[in-house]
Amino acid sequence: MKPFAAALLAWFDDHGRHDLPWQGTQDNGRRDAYRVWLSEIMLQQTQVATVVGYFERFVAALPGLRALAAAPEDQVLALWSGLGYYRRARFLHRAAQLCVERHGGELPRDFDALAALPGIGRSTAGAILAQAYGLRFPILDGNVKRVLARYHGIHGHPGASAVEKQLWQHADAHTPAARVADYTQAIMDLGATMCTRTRPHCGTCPLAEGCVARRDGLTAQLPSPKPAKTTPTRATVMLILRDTRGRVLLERRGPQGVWSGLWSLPEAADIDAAWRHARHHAHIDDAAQLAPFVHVFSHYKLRVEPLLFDGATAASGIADNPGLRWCNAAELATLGLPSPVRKLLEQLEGHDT
DNA sequence: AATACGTGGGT
DNA sequence: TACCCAAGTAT
Repeated sequence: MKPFAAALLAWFDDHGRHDLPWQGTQDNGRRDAYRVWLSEIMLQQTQVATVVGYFERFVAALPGLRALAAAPEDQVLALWSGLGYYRRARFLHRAAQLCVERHGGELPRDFDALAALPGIGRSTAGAILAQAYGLRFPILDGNVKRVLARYHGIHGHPGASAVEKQLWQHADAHTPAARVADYTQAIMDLGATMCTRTRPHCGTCPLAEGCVARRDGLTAQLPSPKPAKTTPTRATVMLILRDTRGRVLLERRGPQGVWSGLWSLPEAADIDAAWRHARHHAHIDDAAQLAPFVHVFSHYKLRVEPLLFDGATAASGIADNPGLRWCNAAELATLGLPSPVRKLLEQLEGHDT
């Protein structure tokens, strides 16, 4: 075996992570493809510590691919609620249904068929094939990019296509045919626990000997940072329409844009529009302005002004509109809600009534 | 190629 | 505080 992989695997045996909830093996010694797949999707742009709890709840509720395929979308989004990048959940759900239709209810073992499923790109397809089926495919996630950019002394931000192309070539060259599942986990573990973004542990790194960044004192400069961009701020008014039984009116968001498919509060462009909306739909004319807050997305900030309308009576049109529903506290748990909306409603629940 | 897409934690 | 960015993919 090539020295890079051999050193990494030797390190992994003693110092890698072997107890992650998606690492359990089946009777045949392989990792369950459904669990590997689910974990890989949840872990996209998301750290292990955040994912573990979501993963446990998800597999407890939907233990296999067919159960996922048959589940209502609201349940899938409820299980994803708070994890972010909700398109992942919708793609996951649709991919499960496609597997039932096209692949006998299993994930395909073929790279092209796998990568053709929604939400599965080159790296995720490689990770699934390597970890679940032991096939030799490289991965290139954020950890591997950091390790390889440092090891080979590659400048330029790893998202740039020319840089990424180089990194893929190195990733492929290092990937061994034997123990590819362990190797895949090993290089991610190294990136996550040793070759960390700040203050890497070069003194005990198994790859330190051949590492260009270590040799040249460039570990703080590599990988090159992404060019910074200023994010715009938008503003919205969120209407909390609450009826006499304490239920809150929720509105299902459309298929496009942020929080797509989630249940959220009705919104208005400004306070005046919010008033018109409340009077028309809920027959109320008394409101309380709650504390405004700013929610930060990856690409913009959203200033939210919550407006609480109490004592609403459901007006005609709301009851038979499938995109609107009155929810009590228990029902909120069964739906996917944006994180700040869930927090807002929980605060409300805790402070009065 | 550049942008949309969440959220929480680290510094 | 404000910024960076973490097991990326789709368009």
